[in-house]
Amino acid sequence: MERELLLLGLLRSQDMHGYQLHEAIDSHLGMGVQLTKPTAYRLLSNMADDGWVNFREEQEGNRPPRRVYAITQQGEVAFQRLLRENLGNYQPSDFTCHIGLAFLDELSAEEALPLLHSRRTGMEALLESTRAHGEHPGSLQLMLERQVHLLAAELEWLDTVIARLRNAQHETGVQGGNET
Amino acid sequence: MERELLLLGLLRSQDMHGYQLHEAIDSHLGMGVQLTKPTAYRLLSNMADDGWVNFREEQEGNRPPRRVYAITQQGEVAFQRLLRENLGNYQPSDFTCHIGLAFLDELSAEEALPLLHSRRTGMEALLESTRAHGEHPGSLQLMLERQVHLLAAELEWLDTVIARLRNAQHETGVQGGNET
DNA sequence: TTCAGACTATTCCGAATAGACTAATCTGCA
DNA sequence: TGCAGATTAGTCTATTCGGAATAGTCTGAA
Repeated sequence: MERELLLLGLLRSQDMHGYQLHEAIDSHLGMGVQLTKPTAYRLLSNMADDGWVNFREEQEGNRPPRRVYAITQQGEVAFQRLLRENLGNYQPSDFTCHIGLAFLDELSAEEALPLLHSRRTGMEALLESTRAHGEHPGSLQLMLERQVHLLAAELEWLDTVIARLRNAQHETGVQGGNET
Repeated sequence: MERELLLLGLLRSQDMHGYQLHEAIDSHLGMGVQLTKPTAYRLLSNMADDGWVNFREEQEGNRPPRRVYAITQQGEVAFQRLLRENLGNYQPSDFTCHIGLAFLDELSAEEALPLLHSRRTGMEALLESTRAHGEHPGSLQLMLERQVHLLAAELEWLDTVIARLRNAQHETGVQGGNET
């Protein structure tokens, strides 16, 4: 329901067609929110079936007519409900994509360290690009702030892991290769 | 490919059948890793097609025969590759499920604060249960540690948001109801 | 002894998904 | 002015996903 909440929230500020909605999400929220075009269109069509939004066909020049969606009173009610639901309970985030960390001890420190450094570089790049994203209207700013805070925390944690690995490597004595 | 990495990683330590694998993931990693039973079975069957695992039919008592999977040499190669790939590049986490925060300013402080407190309670509960999860073999411990670190950071951030809202509420003067 | 409810183990099938595609218009530059 | 490449707008379809169903076994309590 989060994706519906997002679409409704955007439609509250302005009537929009599917492409426009997808663009708005893709450019402002980037890779942080997964909502592909076909999915956006399907959700809009579903919400129209549910009476949460309606649409008018609009034509500009010779271009094919497009469906401009607007939120309905029912949609507004749904938005208010979904917003309260979403804010009120915390969903733990999925860490499937970080599962490699669970097998870190399968690698020697010599192999693990460069990989973790590469990982660190990617995190820093993302942190910078999020910071550089600049001003955003209203609470979108809040989301970016949160992202920056979390990335900084994870970076900090990763540094402790790297430090520990370095120490372990040092204690054992630096052996040129990996012990087979 | 993360789910394949996880299954291969578990099979490296011990031959297992699908149900057992699903159980191991569900109980140890809880809600942090999404891998439903049908998906686990399908991934195993796909990996068998790819030659990453093989299986033997095993029967216990009158129970229907079950497929006990084992990792192959090819699977081990795949595991090593996937592990390095996964550790080396950082995937930004999806924050779709926190999108409500982007519309926080649509609510009055009077309405927002109790919701954020409820959210906070959920986060603290998760933090405690993660901390209480106790000792885990090898680097699984590392994953839990990471989870704790990130939850603590997000809790900290949420507290600043709550504090700001309280201040704003104070500045404006506490009006009993919501201005319509 | 039987029957309800829980557990083991897997599969089916409809729903959701997103990469690739279509098709039209605009843009700029040679 | 012509046309290559980018942009706008939306859809098709093959794949992926997971809730629910299936089918059998165990446990314990009445």
